[in-house]
Parts: sequence; C-alpha cells; structure tokens
Amino acid sequence: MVSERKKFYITTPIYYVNDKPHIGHAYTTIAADVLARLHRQLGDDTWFLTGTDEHGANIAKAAEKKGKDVKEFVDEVSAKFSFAWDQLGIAPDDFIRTTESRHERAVNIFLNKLKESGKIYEGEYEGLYCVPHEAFIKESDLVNGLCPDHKLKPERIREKNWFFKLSEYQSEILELVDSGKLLIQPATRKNEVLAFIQQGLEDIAISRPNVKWGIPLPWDSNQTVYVWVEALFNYCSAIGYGFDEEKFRKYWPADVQVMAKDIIKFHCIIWPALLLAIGEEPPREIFAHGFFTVDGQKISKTIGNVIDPNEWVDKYGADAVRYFLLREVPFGQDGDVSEQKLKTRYNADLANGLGNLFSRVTTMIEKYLDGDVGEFIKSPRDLSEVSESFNRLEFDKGLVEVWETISWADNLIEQSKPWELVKTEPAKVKELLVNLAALLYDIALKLSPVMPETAQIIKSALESEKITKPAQPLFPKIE
RNA sequence: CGCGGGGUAGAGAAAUGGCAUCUCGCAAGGCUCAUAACCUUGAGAUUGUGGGUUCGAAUCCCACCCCCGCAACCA
Repeated sequence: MVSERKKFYITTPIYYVNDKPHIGHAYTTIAADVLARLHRQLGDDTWFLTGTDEHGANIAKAAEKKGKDVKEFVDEVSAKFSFAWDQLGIAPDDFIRTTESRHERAVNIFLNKLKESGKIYEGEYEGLYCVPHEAFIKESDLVNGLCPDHKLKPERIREKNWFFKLSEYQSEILELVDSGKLLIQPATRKNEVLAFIQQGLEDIAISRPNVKWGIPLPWDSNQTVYVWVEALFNYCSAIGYGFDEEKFRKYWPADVQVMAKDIIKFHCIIWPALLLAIGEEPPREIFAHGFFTVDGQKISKTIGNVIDPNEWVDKYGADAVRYFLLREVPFGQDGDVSEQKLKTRYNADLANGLGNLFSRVTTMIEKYLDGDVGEFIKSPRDLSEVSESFNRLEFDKGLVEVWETISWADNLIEQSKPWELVKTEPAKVKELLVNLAALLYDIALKLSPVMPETAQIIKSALESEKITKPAQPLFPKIE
C-alpha cells in the first residue's frame, strides 16, 4: 500500500468585482500561488482556489453606473481578474464565481442545513437608515444627529431579517483561536481577534430584504442571503460541497486561507461559527497580510494612485513583479511600494545579481569547458532554509537567503580568478564551474515557486548537453 | 481613553537583550568571465524625545512628541 500524499488546500478571498484588479489583489494571489507551487514541489496533493464575488447591491449599482446589464458587467470584470492572474504566472487549480450554478446550488444546501441546525431565527433589525446612502448608519457616526455625508436626518426604520445565533459561539470560537486550533497569523492579528471576541459577539443578520442581486433564501424568497455569508461559503462550494462528497472530504478543511488584514473578522469569527453550525471543521490557518501605500500615500481611487498589476508585468515581467512584492515587504506587515522601488530592485537584484551571475557562469562554462560540466554534484552551499522560510510565509527571508548566496558566488569567482587559473590549472577551473553550475541549479529549484519562468530558463540552460551563454539576458537592465 | 502600523546614515529598509546590517546614492581603488556588470575599501547614524531596568538597550518598562492607516471607493 502506497502511503497517501499529504493534501494542501489553500485559498485567497474571492474578489469583489465592482472594479478591476489592483496591486493588492495581486499580492494576496501571488503569495497563495507561491505556497501552492511550493507544496506541489514538495509532492503534496495541492489545491489552490481563487475566484470572484459577484453578488450584492454595490455590484448592481456599479453595473448600472456603467449602463450595463449586471450579468454582462460581472462577466467582464471577472475575466479581468483571471486575465491578470494569467499574466502574473498565477496558476490556480480552480477559479470560482459566485454567480455559477455550482456555487448557488451548494449555498442552497448550506443554508438549508444552517436552518435545520436551529441557529437561525427571524427577527427585526431596527436602526437609523440614511436614504441617499441606502444603508444603515451607526448612531455614533452621526454629526449633530445628521448623516455626515448627506447632512440629512436618518429615518428610524425596522427591517425583517433572518439572524444567525453567532452569540452562542462566543466561547467556542474563543477557544479555537486562543488554543491555535484555528491558527491566526501574524500574532498581532490573533490578538486583535481575541480582543474583539472578548467584547462579546452579537447575532448577525444573514439576509437582506431589499437586495435583488443575490441568492434568495430557500425558505423565504423575499430575501436574499447577505453577500458576506454567501461569499465565505465559496471555499466549500468550489471543492464540491453538496455534490462531490469525495472531493470535499479530501480537501476540507482549508490548510491556509490567505487574505488582507481588513477581512479577518469575517474569516476568523463568522466563518468558523457558520462551519461549526453545519457540522464542518473550521479552517486550520488564517494568514493576514498588510496593506500597501504607494510613495507613502494610501491607495485610493480618488487620489488616483491605484496600481494596475498588468502595467508592471508588461514592463518588468511577471517574475520580477512577484519577486519585488514578496521581497520588498515582510509578509504580514504593512509596506510601501512604488515603480521606482520596483525598478531599483529589478536592476540591483535581478539584472546585476541573479541575471549577471547566470550570464558569467554559463559564459565561462562555454568558454573554458566547451559547455560541458558533466554530472552535477551537490550544491556547495546549503539552501534548505529557503523553502522552509517560504513555507512559514516568510518570503522576504527566503529571498534574502538566496541573494546572500548569489553575492557569495560573485565573491568566490572574484577570489578564484578562473580567467587566470584556466591558463595554469584547468582542473581547478572545472571544479569551480561545476560547483557554480550546481549552485545555480539549486537556486533555480529553490526560487521556482516565486519565479517559475526564470527558474525554468536556468534549469533548461544547465540541463542542456552543451551549456552556452544565454542568447538573451535573463533580466535586461531597464533605463 | 475607538482600533491598528510606524519614527534607525542623504533615501528606503533589516536587526526583539550582546561588534548597528543591507540596497540605492556618494568617494577611492581593483578586475576583465559577465548585462558599463562584478569585487574591495571609505565617508555618512549620539536608532523621535525624556526617564527607568540591566554588566550591557534600536530591542524590555514608564511618560511624551510626531507621521500614517482603518472606522467612508479600496487587498
């Protein structure tokens, strides 16, 4: 009997399609792709899911604003996301859209099960409603009793909703998070969640009576399910909940759910509670990364500094963008990015660092050894720490390790002076270059989750019968 | 007392109790295998301020000052 491969299920949030993807979406999805590639490399049975969230009043409004049919609009925007991921070398195993029938079907089964659990009840929500806002507004947000945006007195209205007894899960969720059975990383986010739970959890409304663009409740067609509740369930519906039991059992629970820090409360509190209510396990780990500023300013459509990842990819290439984002900012912390910073790293680390080392080593092998290094021996430097760092989502640390090795190799070449040595002791030159080829091969292997395209070029070049200097620089210098 | 992140050479970052490190830029030298690249050396920081703990603090504790994000399109 062959021992079963370990499974690894990783997800990103599904992105809201009210606008095209920006650099923040790309960041989350790149990180997940790197982990998925790493686990595939380790031989795990890996499933990597991303997708788009397409229901809700805001989507309907965004479509209307553009004068488009809602379905047509969401089709267009969702396609922009998959196109961007393709451009970035991101290869998910599945891309789910909440308007797909497989999702709607699974959500229906989920909602019925939730209702059967007895944790759902009908109630009334009473609050202050700002009419032009089309939303409830908190008492504490009022300025002199008026809506701060519209300078109008909000109406006190009552709305019929279906509620979920989230309050009953307070101690159970607290225990899950505190014990680390549901691991929340980094620790600062875990503390934040713990503090929030300890303030006390209130029941939440899971339906909306006035939102047409959504999935109707199976038992009350006048209401649609609240988008967040529906969206969270994508992680289950995509792997076959309710119609492919075998696949669902194989992959659930998710091993890592990667996201930005703003949506951890939904994922660390509401999401596990919903799962417990229907008798499923909560995810094993939630990893929340930070936010970017651009040149020290927050990313904002109003300011107009929103970065389209496609523009960077067109100019610098997918691998460079992937490298830059993961190297520049420790994963989990906030950070600042800009095209200037990308260019600096591109030229210093990729063109002058990795690209130039590859170029000088292959050229010397062609010149001094007639392109033949024979069999690879073990790399002269231990790079095992790199994959371990990636596995801990410390991408920057792993990459620093690789670049320290590149610098070490440049130094070794300088000290060994193969261009002189070749005249007197050709055997030593061969030993050096075989070592360097092995080192480069190891670097390519370790780097391949982050820079798959580059790693492939390096590996193929070193695997060929006769190694020659590259026809094209790996990373042509920019400007 | 709303919540959170931060303040370290000219710029950007790293270092979580033990020689303050790296990248860009600047200065000098070296090398020629390499993408005008690479290597060496140097200049440049009383680590926001004041106190405290300690043999020893960028790091731990207290107080204060300043910047930024969230609470409102937006990961």
